[in-house]
Amino acid sequence: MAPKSKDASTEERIKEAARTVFTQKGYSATRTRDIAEEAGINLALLNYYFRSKEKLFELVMAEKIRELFGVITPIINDSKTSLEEKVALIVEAYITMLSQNPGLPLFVLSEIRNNPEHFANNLQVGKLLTESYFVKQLLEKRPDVFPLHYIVNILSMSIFPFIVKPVLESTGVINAKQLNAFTEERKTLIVKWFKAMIDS
Amino acid sequence: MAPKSKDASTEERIKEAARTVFTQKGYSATRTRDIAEEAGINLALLNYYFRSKEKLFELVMAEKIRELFGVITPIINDSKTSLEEKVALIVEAYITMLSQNPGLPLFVLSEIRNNPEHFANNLQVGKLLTESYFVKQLLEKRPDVFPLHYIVNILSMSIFPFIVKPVLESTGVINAKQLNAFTEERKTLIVKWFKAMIDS
DNA sequence: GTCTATAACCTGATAGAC
DNA sequence: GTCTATCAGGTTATAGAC
Repeated sequence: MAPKSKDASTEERIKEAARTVFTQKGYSATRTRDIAEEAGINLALLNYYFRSKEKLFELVMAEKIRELFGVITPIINDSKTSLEEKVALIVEAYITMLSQNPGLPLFVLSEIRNNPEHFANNLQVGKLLTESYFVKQLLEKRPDVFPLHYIVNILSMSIFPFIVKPVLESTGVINAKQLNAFTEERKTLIVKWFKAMIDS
Repeated sequence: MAPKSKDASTEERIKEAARTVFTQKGYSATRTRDIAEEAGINLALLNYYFRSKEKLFELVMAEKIRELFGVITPIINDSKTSLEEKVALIVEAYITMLSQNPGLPLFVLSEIRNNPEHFANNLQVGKLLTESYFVKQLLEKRPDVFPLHYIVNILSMSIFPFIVKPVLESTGVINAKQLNAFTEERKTLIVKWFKAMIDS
């Protein structure tokens, strides 16, 4: 990702720290001093490299949006895979990715809520949800059901456990390790459930 | 809710404004000036009635947590309703309530993420997810599946559309009115899907 | 109870030495 | 490139007049 020298350059250290802190606390609750401390550098260096808190945030945010929505993009418009194959691929991709980055959905969704207009340019995501090959296949199978229902179901069943992770953990229902096993198990279950759903 | 005089007292006006602004922007992004303006009162009155921003927030937050989790409490431990009846009641209750308060889940979940330890006392919620009558019924029907899977499915399919509402709207996939019809339609669909799931 | 004015503090950003 | 010191602006909270 960094075509720089050998190890983590100062610039990359700051960016990485920003990823961590922003994702954990959100834009407003994050102080530039938090990022500087996390990166182990001086506060002034943040502005030297990135000009402002907002500029650094936008960099991280754009990256996180690509991470979150980029997962389905290549899968959903593939004309060579079947409906069920797509579902299996989407579920596998999301759960694997979110296991490494559990805070991602809550972060992105919160920030979009706080600043919807700033995100409005990304209407390419909308097209995927209304005009993709996946939608066409859903309609062929079930012309009587609005396809967004199934898309929401697949995404919700895959992503929701990570969104409520803080609740599950702080209430002692499940710990981080158990949650990992739990979501791993869901990879096959959701595909099975989807089949049952779409045939019902 | 307010056993006060006739109309909205100043105290209640401030609390109501706090509900609105905190829910919309979260704790950190909210300035006490925003609340004062929304309430149409002077900034100093906020501190006169509630001492501090944090104190006011805790009041609102406790209320919102009760709103969000209180929905299932009476349903989930009722020994007189069947499994499927419970599912129908949960879905109905959540979708109806969230249609009136769409920002609630994202708000509560974000704030819990930002401050998990502060929320740790609410482990009563955990008991509902692991020891309720509902869990017992799920286990009777499907002893081979970890019951939390089904609970997550029902909650996710009901709540997730409201969590991604800002995305659906800002990408032009669906507008507020359409989302309402969409979630309304899901009330019966989710129950149907649940039956298919648990029998598969 | 409600307001104005201001204190006390915090945060983002920069100047300037090294 | 990196640091220390500090400024400028904004935010919470309070003092004190009415």
